Amino acid sequence: MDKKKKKVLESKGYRVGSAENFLGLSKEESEYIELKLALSQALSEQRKQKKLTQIQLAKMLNSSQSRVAKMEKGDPTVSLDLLIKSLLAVGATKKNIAEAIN
Amino acid sequence: MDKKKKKVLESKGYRVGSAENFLGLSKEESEYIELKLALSQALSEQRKQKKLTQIQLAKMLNSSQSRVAKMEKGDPTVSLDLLIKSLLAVGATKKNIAEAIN
DNA sequence: TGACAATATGTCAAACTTGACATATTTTTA
DNA sequence: TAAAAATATGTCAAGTTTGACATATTGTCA
Repeated sequence: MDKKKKKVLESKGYRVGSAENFLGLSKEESEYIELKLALSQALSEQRKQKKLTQIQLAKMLNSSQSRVAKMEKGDPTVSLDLLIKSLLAVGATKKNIAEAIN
Repeated sequence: MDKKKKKVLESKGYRVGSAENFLGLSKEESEYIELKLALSQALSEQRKQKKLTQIQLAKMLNSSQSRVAKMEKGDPTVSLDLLIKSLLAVGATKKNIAEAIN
């Protein structure tokens, strides 16, 4: 795969497997990352729509500002579970989530 | 909330919070569980559609039969990450996933 | 039926994710 | 501008999820 692209992802903390095709990540890897970024974005948008700061959102989620920042950045230490629970907590519906994913 | 319902969920290993309304789980809790079960079902269906046993699927995922069984049952020790990575690995598209969620 | 295959359940050490904290960087506002 | 507010980044102990294994239960079919 593209060495540069791989380095960028690895520098962000992603572990990139070895079975990827030469244009980039394996289909599954890239779909997974895309999906995660889509949810990150959705969370960021929902928060802004509700005029909340990361600190305010963190309190609603019993979490911390730093973790909210990581969620919105799609940090590799953030799970889909956390993203989805957060989206639901902030008022997003299953429909919203399904739309974000597509 | 309904004591019986709560016991059933807790017996399955779910930790049920205390801020729920009296008809059931909080909206977020139940939406999260619904969503997870929907993905579990989707994985089970994809596997059967492809005529795979849990052992065969487990090999494709570098996992084990017992974990596949837990995935398909929506066991609380199974993360959305694992479910979604598995769905992608078995050939489901983002579209499939979005549809399963709704 | 009985035996064989498939699926389910319980447990655990290793790996991963978490909120929290400290601190850095960026953005907003007076 | 400079100070304040908001967001980002690094680290870590505690909590959660993982594949693997053993074993139990359920399904299939001769």
